[in-house]
Amino acid sequence: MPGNAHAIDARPPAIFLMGPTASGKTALACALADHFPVDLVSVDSALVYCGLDIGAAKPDAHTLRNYPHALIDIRDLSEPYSAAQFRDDALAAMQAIAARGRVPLLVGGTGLYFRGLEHGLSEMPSADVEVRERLRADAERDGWPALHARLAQCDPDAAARIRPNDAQRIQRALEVIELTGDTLSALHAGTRSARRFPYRVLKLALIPADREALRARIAARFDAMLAAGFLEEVKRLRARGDLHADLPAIRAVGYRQAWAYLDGACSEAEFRQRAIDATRQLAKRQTTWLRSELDARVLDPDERDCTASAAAAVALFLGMKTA
RNA sequence: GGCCAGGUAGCUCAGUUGGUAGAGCAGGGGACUGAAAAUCCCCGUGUCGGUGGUUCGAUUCCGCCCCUGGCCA
Repeated sequence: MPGNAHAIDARPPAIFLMGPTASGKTALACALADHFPVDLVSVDSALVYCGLDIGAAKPDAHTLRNYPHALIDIRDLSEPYSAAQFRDDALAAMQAIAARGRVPLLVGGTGLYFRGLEHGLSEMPSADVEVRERLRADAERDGWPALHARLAQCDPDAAARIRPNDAQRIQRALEVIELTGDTLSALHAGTRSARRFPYRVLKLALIPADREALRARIAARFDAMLAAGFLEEVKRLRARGDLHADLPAIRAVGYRQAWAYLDGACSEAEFRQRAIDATRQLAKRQTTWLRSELDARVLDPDERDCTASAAAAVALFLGMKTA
């Protein structure tokens, strides 16, 4: 190795604690907060919504009081949020934390948010309700494969990457062309917003080795949510009158299934099973993101010394004695 | 006890006019740039209930047995 491999990295430290749902992220984050000068930032596309509580496994009020998390309850359910918005918010929160001499600890399970934060996002327009509505109407008439064919005309590279049935991405690619006159591929090829992430990062990935145990935990946790009044929570949201099943917030795991059940789409037993299945599938997709984080320190939450290992890694990273 | 309907993939079922079988769901793997807890892609060997018989060949036809529903006693 050349000598400069050991050049000092002057960037301030930050910690990423990533893991699938029900892997024990919150408990570990709080345990670390007890021993290190860290302040928490949530990295979770559902916890940003004020009103998604029980079903989203949001830390309870008592926990949030003792361990404040930035970026929880910052949006109304009717307002869409986005990865780009998250990036701006997270960078601001991290800067505020660093400014008071503390270390940001980002904890959550939203893979795209972590990646967008660290590696940046290309310069692109945000969502446009009118354009999306028009594209959706076209698709209803002609089918998404027809729009995919249209995309192939203007942006062959994007069309090659995106499947003919991937409505969401086809819509986005066509939207970008309409709004900018430029293709998604061209914009992606341009500079990402972050040339270099302004923090040196310790990544901790909580990955349960025993999938069965995680699956059991998810089922037990869902039953606990039901006992804690999850359905009443959803009924209150429905009573607002301005929310509907297509909103990003209402599509969240558990809420989507509860909404359908309260619409009379299935029995309560089916609702329970579908919600649990959807949560397990979410955990699987979250784990897929983590496996590609090759520079992460992998921890198994079911191992006895998990918390101690995490603490040791953090102590080393921060140049402190183990607490 | 009698009659009827079923027993096929973890679950619900389809199918083979006799040439050892396939969907949905579940499950596994993957992708992922302003909806991401979203959206999408790939992956199907299982004594076709058991046992005899007919047949070159039975999961498929026939007999008996076992099991599960339903009806009648």
